[in-house]
Amino acid sequence: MVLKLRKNKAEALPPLCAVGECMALLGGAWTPNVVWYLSAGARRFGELKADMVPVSAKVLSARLKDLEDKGVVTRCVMPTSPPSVEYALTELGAELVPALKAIVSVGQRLKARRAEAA
Amino acid sequence: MVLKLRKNKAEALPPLCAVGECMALLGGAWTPNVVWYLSAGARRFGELKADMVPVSAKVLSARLKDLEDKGVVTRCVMPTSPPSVEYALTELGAELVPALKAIVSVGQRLKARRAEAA
DNA sequence: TAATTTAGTTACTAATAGTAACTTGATTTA
DNA sequence: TAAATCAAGTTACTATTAGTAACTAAATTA
Repeated sequence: MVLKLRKNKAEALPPLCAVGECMALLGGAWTPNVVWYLSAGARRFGELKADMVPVSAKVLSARLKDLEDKGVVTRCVMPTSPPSVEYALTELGAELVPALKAIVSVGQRLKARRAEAA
Repeated sequence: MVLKLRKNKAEALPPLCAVGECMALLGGAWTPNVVWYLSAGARRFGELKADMVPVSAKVLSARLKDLEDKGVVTRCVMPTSPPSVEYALTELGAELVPALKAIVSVGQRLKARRAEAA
């Protein structure tokens, strides 16, 4: 491909409301789950994948890469064998936790309600 | 189209963690924004669209339809001329508001930080 | 030597979102 | 009386994102 005339990217930034500001970090499939599970401490790729059945390796690795790029998580290759990779929240990531707690708390209420209805 | 043999829909429900339970209602582009703006009171289609620049009419109407189906918002055609349509949160919708407040509060901190960095 | 484990990637399809123009039935304006 | 405007969408088309399933690579254990 020959350079490619920039097209519809970042030409006009949308106005930043507070919802959007936070959802820019928390948006995308499985993102809230990743942050939530990491809020309990560092976790390896395979552990996260198991936590989040039925996420696929593809989406999980894409999400972790996005979050790393945005400064929400760190990625650390551990000198084990076979080598394993640990992900953890950064300080920025930790700031998202209160939002996650609120989401989980609402989720628990909904879930309880659904259980009692059944 | 001739009936269409059901394909990859609801064959195996994913395990319901609390994050997923809440995000099932709050997921999808612009959904948190809709709930947030409606948390301040009923609002017409055009008002919401203006609140949420640069959402498109297509996505906004899809989102409102989804939310209505899920029991999060009500849709009420008003006898004005031209007829207008008012959307409002249901009780279920109102239960999502604490999560939105937490999201907005985190968003405001991020926004403030970004402002001071500039 | 073969199977297992960890952490992914790849190719392909399906679903979701974005863009821009169009619709319908009034009503206000020229 | 005709033209422009407004509300609330819809439509056709493209682009981006997510899901599925199979595959890779290096090291280790059986």
